[in-house]
Amino acid sequence: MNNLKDRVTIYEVAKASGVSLATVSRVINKQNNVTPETRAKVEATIARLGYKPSGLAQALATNKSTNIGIVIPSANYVYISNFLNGITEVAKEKGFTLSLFSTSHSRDDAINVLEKVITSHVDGAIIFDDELDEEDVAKLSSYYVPTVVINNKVEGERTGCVIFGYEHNLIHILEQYFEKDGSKCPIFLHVHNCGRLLARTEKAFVKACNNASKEYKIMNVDDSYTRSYQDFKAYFKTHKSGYFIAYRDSIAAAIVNAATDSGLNIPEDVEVISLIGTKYANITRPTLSSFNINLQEVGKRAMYMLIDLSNNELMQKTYKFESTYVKRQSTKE
Amino acid sequence: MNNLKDRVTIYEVAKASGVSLATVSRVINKQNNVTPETRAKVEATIARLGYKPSGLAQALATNKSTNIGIVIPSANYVYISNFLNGITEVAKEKGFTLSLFSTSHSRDDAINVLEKVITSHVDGAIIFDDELDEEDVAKLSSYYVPTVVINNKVEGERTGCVIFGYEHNLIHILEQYFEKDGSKCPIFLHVHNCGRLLARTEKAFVKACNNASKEYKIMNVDDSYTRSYQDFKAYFKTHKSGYFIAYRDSIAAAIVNAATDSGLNIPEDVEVISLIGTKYANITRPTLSSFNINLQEVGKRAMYMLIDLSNNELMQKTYKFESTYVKRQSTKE
DNA sequence: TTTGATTATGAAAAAGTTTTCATATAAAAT
DNA sequence: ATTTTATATGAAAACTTTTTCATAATCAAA
Repeated sequence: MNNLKDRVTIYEVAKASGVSLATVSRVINKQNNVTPETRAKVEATIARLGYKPSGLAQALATNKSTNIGIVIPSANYVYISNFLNGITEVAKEKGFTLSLFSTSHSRDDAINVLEKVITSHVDGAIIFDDELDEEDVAKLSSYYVPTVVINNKVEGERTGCVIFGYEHNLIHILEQYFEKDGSKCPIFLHVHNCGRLLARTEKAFVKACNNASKEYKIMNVDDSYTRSYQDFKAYFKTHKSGYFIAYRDSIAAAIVNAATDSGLNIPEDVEVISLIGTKYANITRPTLSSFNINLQEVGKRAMYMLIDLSNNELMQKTYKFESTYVKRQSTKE
Repeated sequence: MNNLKDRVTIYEVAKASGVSLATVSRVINKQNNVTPETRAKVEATIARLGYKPSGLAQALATNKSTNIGIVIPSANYVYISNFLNGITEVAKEKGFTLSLFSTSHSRDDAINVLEKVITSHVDGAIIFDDELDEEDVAKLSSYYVPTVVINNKVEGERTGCVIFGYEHNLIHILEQYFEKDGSKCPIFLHVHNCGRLLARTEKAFVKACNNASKEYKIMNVDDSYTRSYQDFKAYFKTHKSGYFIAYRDSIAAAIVNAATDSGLNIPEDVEVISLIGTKYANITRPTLSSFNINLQEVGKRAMYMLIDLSNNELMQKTYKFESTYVKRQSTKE
């Protein structure tokens, strides 16, 4: 693990160029007050010796790491990938480096990760993880690390958040469904431990059904395509219809495939909506009606907010992304 | 950007505990030679002041950052997500932090990223990016950063690699196809700029066809589902069959959907194999026969190799992951 | 009780930068 | 020619740790 050994340092550059540390530092950082000749001379030795400044030492000396910590449950979700993609894009644009922390959906891990974020000396953090709550974020903030939180309304010093608008739209869609048809039982698919967003949406679902005095069902499903497919194959032996609200495309896909394979028609017998639509909503047959949020944009926004926050220039401390409903083939409307 | 301001340092802990820096350092690092009383006293002040050591300063002092740089083209691919997932898993297990660098498929960016990796003071790097070649890796290595490269055979100091075995299996599958049926024209879908793996596989494809004296086609396709779907809808107006080798599930899905929507039967008229099978191969209808490599395992293996490399204990410098062929509904065999 | 070995502690140097302040040089103004 | 101003440079402190070496304190052995 001794990768730094023998690294060429600013001392050697200074010595080899016959100038002082300060001068070398000035040319590295493209500052004024160094004659073209000196600059050229130093740059030549830098090139000759292959000198690269130590980011560590720079960060220590300047109190700035240009490094941002990203906390996610796992890289292994399409929407997290999109989110990361947005983040990397502006990170590159603005010259930040990213430190990736994953919590593996465990509260203990999440707390550990927070410690790591603090010791990591990041200039800021973006948290997209349901294990962490407002109090945890406050702790991070108490260590002077500006933080933006995704999918959780937080307030406080050095803190911003972006939240998702699903409830309103879901209620609207359900109202519309109840009004125009409403013949099938609305069924919300509850995935164990799937976090705040699903919980909030579930509440909205219940509310909409209650408002319309409609019977509804909450069904527990496994968060995997294969398992859900099997479960729904079994389910459709005895049930011949349903208006399903599914968390992810993969679950929605399990339903449409199981329904089709059970000889049911979509959307006549079975309707399905995926809450978190990704590009795969287009690939299944029939295609999946879904709520969409552009997670890449969310990532970009989060970065911009964080940068503003760091500069004490964040005006709007909470930013809401409304989901859009895309009707495809798995619903009538 | 001044998050470090007012951070409590080891000085303050030492002063408040009435001991020296060295002693505080010893208790932080759980070393011996400090009496239980002193240790308790120091730990108490650490807790009271909320002191967290600066990872930056530690890294500078010890020459170890416990930080590993990950270079990828973009987070936005399923197989990269899986790969990242494997990496984060062992990173957590072994106490490493990850720095994520994405090259956006650009050679210029990739070179920049390499510079950043060098200045970032990582303890090692894992490169999964086709823009970078052996020479670039050698440069990284010349800065004493141990590196493992994915999907490219490299040799040299402080370097390991894991490579993918597709060619052999593809050739085998094609031989089998030619022997048993071979009625449809084999068509390889070439995606512009899609890197080494595709290029190698294409060569293998051509070789297999030539060996069997079979006519074949190379077709250019767009690397997006929607675009490819349209293109294949058009294609199937005039062509009524084909034995397709597609790079990704999304392209394979575009073919099966377009074929189905054009009234063609799968696998009777059209057969499709996806080279990089993901969980989505199961979701399309018909399901996609595919070559699979467990990218999560690749990520884990890469990390283990890197750790061994850092400790000068890497015995096997190149590690090969053979793909497995999973026959599903989009092919006869 | 003295010697020797062991353990606990601290002072100071080191890691690789930036930055402040002072000084030396050059250029401009009188 | 002299003073003022601006520019270029360097010495040294700072950033926060770890680590080496020396010293002080404790304990066991003689």
